[in-house]
Amino acid sequence: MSRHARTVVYQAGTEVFGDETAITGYSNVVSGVIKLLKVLEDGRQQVVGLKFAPDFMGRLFATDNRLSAEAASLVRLCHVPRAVLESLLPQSRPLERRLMAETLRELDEAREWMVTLGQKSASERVASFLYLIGVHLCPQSSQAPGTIAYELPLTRRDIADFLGLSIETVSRQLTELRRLEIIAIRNKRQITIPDIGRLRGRCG
Amino acid sequence: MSRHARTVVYQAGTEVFGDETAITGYSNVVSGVIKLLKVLEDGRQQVVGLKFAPDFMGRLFATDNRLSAEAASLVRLCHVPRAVLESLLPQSRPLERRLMAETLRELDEAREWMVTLGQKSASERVASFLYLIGVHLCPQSSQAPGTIAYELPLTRRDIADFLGLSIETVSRQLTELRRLEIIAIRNKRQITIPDIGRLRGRCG
DNA sequence: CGAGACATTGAATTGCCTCAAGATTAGTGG
DNA sequence: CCACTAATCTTGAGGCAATTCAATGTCTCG
Repeated sequence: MSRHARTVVYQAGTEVFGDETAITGYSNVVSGVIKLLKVLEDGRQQVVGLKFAPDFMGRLFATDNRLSAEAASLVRLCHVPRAVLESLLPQSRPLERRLMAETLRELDEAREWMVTLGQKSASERVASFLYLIGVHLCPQSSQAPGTIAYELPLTRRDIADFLGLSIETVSRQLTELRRLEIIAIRNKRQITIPDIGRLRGRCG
Repeated sequence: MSRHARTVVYQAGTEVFGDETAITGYSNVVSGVIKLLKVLEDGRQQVVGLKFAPDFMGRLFATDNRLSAEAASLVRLCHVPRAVLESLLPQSRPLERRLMAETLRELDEAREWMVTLGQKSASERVASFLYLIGVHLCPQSSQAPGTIAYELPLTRRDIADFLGLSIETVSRQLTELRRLEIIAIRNKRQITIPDIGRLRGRCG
């Protein structure tokens, strides 16, 4: 498989693939963050998922994409053409299992986020978002309960579209979390979380 | 496989399986509607999916459920013990594919609903819900644009928990749709939709 | 017929949004 | 190095959609 794999780079803000376009292949995220989004006819848009390294992107047995994908930050992908992966599939049970496991994980994440969108307040949503990013960008945070820090891979607009809130509400909630010293922010994007447990406690 | 399958019946409101319990097997919905739900510690709950006949329920390679399931109406299930299906899997490529396809469909539905929860107004959500139920309970509605009618399988509370709204808001929006003669309601549960296209137009 | 669950309606409140004005940051060219 | 601009973000004021609280209405079933 690796013989046919190619590394592809996307600048922040560029489209990786469009809704209802043909599926060209399958990719692994090597670095950076990709947002998956769905848009309504009138322009409202919802970020329905985020992809971090080393997530897998693709869709077996389908020919068309059901959503669009955009690089949130600078992204490097390892891309395999559709035909290659599909020709390998019949021979490789483990590969098929890995794809199934990845899909189930995506489903879990989507449903988890449905709870956030349907039930949580603005402040709980923003806390849940910061926690989610922390878990993905600082995997060690799950065990060691110390300080973590990261650079936000999303703009305020992206965050708002992910959380189903307005930009202004996101900004106000971030300010409030900073006032409470649950987070610190430098240069809009640099987030420090001194106590991940305290943040977790505000996720609802 | 059919040798080991058993039909199981659940009364409306009873639990089919609980969150974080062991997976006992796999089932097909024969009739009725099942709601999948996630609850927060403080009791808020979100319906994260609905299962109609002939949907499949189960989770490969996992030992525990990640959510709970409850019969919304009287439900009949065709249940296969875990060990049976998993022993059949290595022999049956088509079965494995069917499970993968079902999981991908669930993922699509979840993401579609994220858009509803994140972006739509109360009136659009209620319209989207009535449309969704119509499509599932009256499959012919997709082609023929005539009148459709069905019995709502969910209580107002269930609907509210699915839509991320309060019961009262759901009720008010139903009343408004009735006033506009987009739907008719008899006995709280009997819904008639004279023109599914008009309803579709209010889904956002 | 009466009790209890479920649903509707109304009135008041509130959380988030919209609109509008500044502040901050990054990038550009003199 | 320092304006200058454009983009992004923050903050404030006011409005509105959805919630909460409370009361009334409707259906089901003993």
